[in-house]
Amino acid sequence: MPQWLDDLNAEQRAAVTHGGGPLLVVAGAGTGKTKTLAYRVAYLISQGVDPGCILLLTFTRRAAQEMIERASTIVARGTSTTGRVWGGTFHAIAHRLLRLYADAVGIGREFTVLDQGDAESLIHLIRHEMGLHEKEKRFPRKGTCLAVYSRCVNSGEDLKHVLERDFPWCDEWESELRELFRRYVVRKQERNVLDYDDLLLYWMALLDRPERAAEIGGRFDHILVDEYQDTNIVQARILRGMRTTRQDIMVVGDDAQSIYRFRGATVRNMLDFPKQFSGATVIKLEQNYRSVTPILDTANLLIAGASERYTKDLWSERKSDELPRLVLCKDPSEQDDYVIDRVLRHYEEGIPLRRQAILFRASHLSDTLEVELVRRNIPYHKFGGLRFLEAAHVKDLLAFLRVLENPRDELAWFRILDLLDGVGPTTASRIVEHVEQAGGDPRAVRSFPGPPAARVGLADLAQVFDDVVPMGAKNPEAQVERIRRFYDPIFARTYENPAARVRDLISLEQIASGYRSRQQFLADVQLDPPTSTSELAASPYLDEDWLVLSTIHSAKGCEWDVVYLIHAADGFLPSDLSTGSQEEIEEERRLAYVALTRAKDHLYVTWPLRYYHKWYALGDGHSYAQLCRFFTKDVLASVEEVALARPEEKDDPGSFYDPEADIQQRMRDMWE
DNA sequence: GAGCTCTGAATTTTT
DNA sequence: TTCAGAGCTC
Repeated sequence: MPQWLDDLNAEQRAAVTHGGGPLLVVAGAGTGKTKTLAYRVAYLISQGVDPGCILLLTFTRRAAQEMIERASTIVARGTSTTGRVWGGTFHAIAHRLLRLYADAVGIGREFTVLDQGDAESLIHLIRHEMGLHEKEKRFPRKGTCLAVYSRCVNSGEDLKHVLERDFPWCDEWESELRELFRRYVVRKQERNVLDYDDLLLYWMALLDRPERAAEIGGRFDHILVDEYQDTNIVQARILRGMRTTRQDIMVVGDDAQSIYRFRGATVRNMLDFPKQFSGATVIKLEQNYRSVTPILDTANLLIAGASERYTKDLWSERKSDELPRLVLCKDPSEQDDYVIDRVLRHYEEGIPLRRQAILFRASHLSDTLEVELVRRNIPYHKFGGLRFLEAAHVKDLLAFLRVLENPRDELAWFRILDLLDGVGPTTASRIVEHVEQAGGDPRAVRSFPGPPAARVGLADLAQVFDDVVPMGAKNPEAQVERIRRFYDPIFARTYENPAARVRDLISLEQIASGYRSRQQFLADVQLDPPTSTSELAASPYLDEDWLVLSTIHSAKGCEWDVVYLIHAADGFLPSDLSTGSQEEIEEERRLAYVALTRAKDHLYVTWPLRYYHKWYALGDGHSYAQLCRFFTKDVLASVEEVALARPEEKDDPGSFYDPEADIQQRMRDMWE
């Protein structure tokens, strides 16, 4: 037995050295889940398993890379063979396999991927073609349509059922939606494009035939899956399909941290694992190495209120006298001041900014805070919310590469052609058709008999293709460079502040320089985009250290010395949009739990009493909030309450005002 | 048919 | 505030 196994506790070691057959590891927050997976990889390799026959499925590419790197330092054999491990997200692995097996499912090898925005645009296009936008009653918006579609395919449920339960306001459009989705699927096939869901669906379809399932599954001796509580039915079926000949599969998850129901994730996958893989061993990890006891107590109390619970409470040996603080602020601006003040104090005490994180439910909830951070010249990095890939200029640039890769990708074409003067939707459609008839060579735009106003633009565009097409599928950096020479001037007059955005283009070119294959570059950028760097309010001296701002979703799997959960007011956490059903509320509770359990040493939960409304002002333009409902009496008993604002300051009950809560607060205040 | 301007509506989480 | 869509003008 390798000596490094001594680094593990008994349960972790049992998981790492598990002999064969299916294994479910129920791992609470901070119990060394990542460590266990990394050691498992290292252990398998040390036992002679070929690294190229290990499949490690994680939630982000970064998570996979970190585990593999960690494994490689453990094995430390001089030669790093761990790089051959197949690691990545379900989507990225699906992409890789589909490049190999595209023929088997009838898709062209040069397929391109539609991100969510593209998928919505395609829905929008078809919706127009069907005349649905002309109906007297408003048809669901494109984003809603795609959400319904995605929900259906990811849950394997019928449209009717999904509409009734999750989208009741769209119920009356069932037949139109069905037709829309039918055309959407046909259109994607005609255009040789796959959306995110298709990557999983085609992977699943690939495993339909037993002999193919045996071959593809047979590539991997061992399959390891992280964050199993956030997988959906399709992903579970894929795993079963991948394990028809061997049963070596290890899944790790925590049902208390399932927060992706909106994407079809279901904890049933975890609960049913022993049924789906007979003879499964179950190991529980319950010792938390991350948080100090008071933080864990509060988190345990909060999750104890859940209506359904499967794992036991976590325990920790890390003592502390400091209770988590629940801070009532007068308004969001006081909340910002308080949080920044604390951040700086901890910084003075020696905790770097990057060991501190500010968490929130929705991306926009950090807006005012960001303004304040910029004003005070405090560097930060924001995770979640609007990302790199969603920025219009980034998508523009990628559209060129997509067209080169797959000339049938009409959405990419429309994006490019829309940039040209004198070209609108109609001309764009004709150009796409023209190129297709000319055999799909993008250079054919030159011979398109366009309107005079579009001549110059089209000629310049043709010149780009003349230069880039001969480069083939290699050297994406040079291709990006050539495209930028064409695109930069257009970009400069299209966008308000090109200076802020040009950094994105530069970093895109830099990222491209790390790739030899255009296809791989596109796939990585599209399936696991880097977080935006443009929000970085960097000062040259503090560049290596920055404060972390993150949505709770994006904070999954991370930990910090100090965590600030802001806007812990009902309506924001839980979000008003997610309180329709008990299941949704329960997921919001788990979200709160995830936020609290990110903290190692210090935890602050803040909420503003008063919110100002910038538009469609209610009454005098502000309203009063209530504390997040998950902080019940029991939970409050475990924290230190700090009131910067006094409830007496309320001068107007406002629309969110709850008289009962106010009276309780006053009763407590009488004795302070 | 392109492109501008005005109006009205809505506003989570992400691969 | 921002975005999508309708309607108007060149």
